[in-house]
Amino acid sequence: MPFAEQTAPPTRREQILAAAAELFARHGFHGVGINDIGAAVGISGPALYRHFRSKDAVLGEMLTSISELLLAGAQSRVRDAVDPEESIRALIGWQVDFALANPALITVQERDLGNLADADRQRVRALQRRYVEVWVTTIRRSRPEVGEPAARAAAHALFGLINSTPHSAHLDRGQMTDLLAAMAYAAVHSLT
Amino acid sequence: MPFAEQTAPPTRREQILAAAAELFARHGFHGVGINDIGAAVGISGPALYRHFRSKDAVLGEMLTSISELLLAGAQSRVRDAVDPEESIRALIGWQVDFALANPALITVQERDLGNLADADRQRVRALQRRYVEVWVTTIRRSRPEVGEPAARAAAHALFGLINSTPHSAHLDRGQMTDLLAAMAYAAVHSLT
DNA sequence: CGAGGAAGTTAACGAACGCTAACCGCGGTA
DNA sequence: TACCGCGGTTAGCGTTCGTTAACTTCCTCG
Repeated sequence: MPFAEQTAPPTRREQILAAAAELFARHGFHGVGINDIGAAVGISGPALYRHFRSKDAVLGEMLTSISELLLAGAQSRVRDAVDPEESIRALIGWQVDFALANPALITVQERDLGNLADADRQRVRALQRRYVEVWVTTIRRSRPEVGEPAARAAAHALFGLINSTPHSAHLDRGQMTDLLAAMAYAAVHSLT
Repeated sequence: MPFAEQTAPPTRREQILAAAAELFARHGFHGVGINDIGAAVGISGPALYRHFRSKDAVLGEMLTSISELLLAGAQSRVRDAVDPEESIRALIGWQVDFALANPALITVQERDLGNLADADRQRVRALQRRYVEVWVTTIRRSRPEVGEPAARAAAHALFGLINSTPHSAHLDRGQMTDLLAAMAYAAVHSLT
């Protein structure tokens, strides 16, 4: 098949990041050793330092890249929407898809943000602030009577709702997508 | 004043549990040392072992007691409700009040469950299962057309929504209570 | 008044962990 | 062919951490 898109095999860095995400999600950053991460990708211990400057750097790259990805996705979806209502639906859909596709990353992001090195934490916090801002302005565009603090609190509540994914795998993915999106959409429309 | 209800001063154990909850919430179980906990209550280091068998025991008692408290509160509120609809409102109110009153405990429970000693983890898991079950049966009583797996997923989503509290302190408590309850209630009613 | 236990202290041990050092095999290129 | 850098290994270092030991202080009760 001449034109088959052959997806490039994952580089070692990517393998390590994926394995570390899974481990961090299960045991927490401080609960996982460098040896555990190495073992999870078939190398052992300090070989990790051929690919990352430190253990903190693994977490740093993990969280910055997902924050950037989330923000970029949100911005592009809002840009493509034709009215505020569709923007909200698009944002919800984006967050739901992302959370269902990357439960480990979602878990780590909200659990181990405090374990980032200072510089990384500032970067991630800034990206997250901008992500929240996209939601807040979108919500307020569609419901101008909602105050900004309320919109911000509502956005966080929606993240909590949608990111609850890792704690429940009882439905298949399609049904879960529909259920979370419907609940989130209804919750937004409850705002006064 | 003869009949003044003098609230008993907190015992050392309680002080330690409260301080540890705050620290665990901020830095994670493994990110907090025995010395940090001691310092937070004005004693230093190993004095902790006069009150707890181990550091794990601190987390264990913390999470079992809140799980029991949550379950008992939910059961009593459902018992006092006259119809399924009111039961749901009561459960939502209970969880919202609890989350707003104990943000640190909420954070620790969903973050450090995996760091419990095996026996404690089993106990806490069992209590949490029963708590979820109260929600699931209540939801299904009020909306019989919702399947059990969907109800379970919805319950987890509602917990995520309501427990988002620690991540946003932008509203005063009364407004936050109303906002979360309204969003949760609307989300439940979106279930098919 | 004297004994004893509850609650605290500091010192020290042993294990685990992050990281570095020193060394090795191998594939590609001058 | 000789070389060199990339990615891996094991050994070991320094630190931190949970826990125990040994000792002190003080309040209470017989």
